[in-house]
Amino acid sequence: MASHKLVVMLPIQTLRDHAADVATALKKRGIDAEAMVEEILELDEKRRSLQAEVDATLAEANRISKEIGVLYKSGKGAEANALKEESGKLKEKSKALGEDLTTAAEALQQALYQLPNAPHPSVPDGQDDSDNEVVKEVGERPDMGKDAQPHWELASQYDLIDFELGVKITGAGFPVYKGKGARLQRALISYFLDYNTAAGYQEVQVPHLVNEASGMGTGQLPDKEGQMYEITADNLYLIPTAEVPVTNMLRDEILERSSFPIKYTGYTPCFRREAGSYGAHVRGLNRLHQFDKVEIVRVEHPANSYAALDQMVAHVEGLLTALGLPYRILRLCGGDLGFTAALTYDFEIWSAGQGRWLEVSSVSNFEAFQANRLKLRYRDEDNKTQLAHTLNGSALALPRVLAGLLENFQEEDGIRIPEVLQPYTGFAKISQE
RNA sequence: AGAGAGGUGGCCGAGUGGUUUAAGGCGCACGCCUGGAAAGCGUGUUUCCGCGAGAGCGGAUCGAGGGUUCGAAUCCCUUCCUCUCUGCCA
Repeated sequence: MASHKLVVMLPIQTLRDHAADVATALKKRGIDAEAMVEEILELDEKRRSLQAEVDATLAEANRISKEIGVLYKSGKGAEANALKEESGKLKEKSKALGEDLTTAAEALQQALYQLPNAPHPSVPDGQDDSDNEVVKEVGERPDMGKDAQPHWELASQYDLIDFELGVKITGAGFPVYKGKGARLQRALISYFLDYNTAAGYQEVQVPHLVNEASGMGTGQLPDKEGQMYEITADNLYLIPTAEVPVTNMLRDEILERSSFPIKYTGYTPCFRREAGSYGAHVRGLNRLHQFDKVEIVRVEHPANSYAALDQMVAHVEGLLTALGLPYRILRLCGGDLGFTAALTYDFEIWSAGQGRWLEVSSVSNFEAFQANRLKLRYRDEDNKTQLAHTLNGSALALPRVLAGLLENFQEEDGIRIPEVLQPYTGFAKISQE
């Protein structure tokens, strides 16, 4: 009752030490951060002074209790009873103070929950995705003229994916992959995992259902509850990304410095309700309720997390280059940046059949934001516990890569398979049987 | 799903109302000893919060939450989880 563990977004210590910097950084998100930060610091101050009062009261009560024990043992019952009265008063006082403390701590917690991660200095200003900064564009966009088909036409023509069948079995957004379509998808998963493990990421297979604590840990709960499928009978959630189970492997852990860097890769299906998103841009594989993804996750010493982010960006570039897909990298602007991220790079591939870019990967540094919720720490040089930094990225999300392959490599007589995939597919071309 | 057992520090494991300030062991760290090591001896070793420049002091913490009591790891209630047996099953 006397000490309140804060489950917060940004670590409170960061706010105490760098209030002005945090407020300035948060302006990029278009929120009035100065007032919020100021309110938080006031609430923090209030909580701390109440904490000190409660502690002092309890210390006195503890002292008296011990004295009573001693008095009873030496048969001085009368004196003991007198002290009991005093102790009763202290108990009342500490109870009242404790309630105030709980109120103050909860108010602080609520305020902290509203506060998103502070954007990295390199995050550009901006309102929405139209303000994202194009960092680079690589590869030639194939010019196919009017003959270019969107992937859903190709998928139907070559009998690779059956969207209607998925509707029958489950509903919209749950496609059935068939024949070479299924094989191509499996080939991509295997290729991605091999590529990732070759770069030192340890392959893991994790549960596809997670409990509430895990959802809280990586930040999907409580804010984005409506985006996850929930198994109410067992109070579990279907994962929206492997990030949740993989990062939560290290929840409540205190790492030794020698354990860095920690690098995991895992393939999982991902389930997203995508409530409220319908329209032309969700056609075919563009947006699904269930899709496959291979994820990379890193846990780093804070001093190394941005170097790690750069490595992850280069890693994903390597995958797209090997596949021969034209891509571009975006640095997300303040308005488009996710709640938990400090810096995010999105990867988009060119979709020749639709004439637009499709996001296939998102690589982020969350700094200490997730670690703070996860209680994921390490011991520093002075043996003190510090929050680690967490990062993750898609390497890669399957459906849009599949769409890109079909659309960009469509030819007169079929669809050409990139060389790196051929050992996995067992065929070099998808053509009319 | 039914029946039973159990959740204690980094790990193992004592502990059914007051020197438990959580015994003891293992591990780890440092020191003594040694030519060096092992053994031995000594000291330290949960985490979180508050105060403090620091040493340190105080509070909380025995799965979680409530209750009884001057005082709870220990008693009561609720809840979560794990294990064993039975049942079911890839």
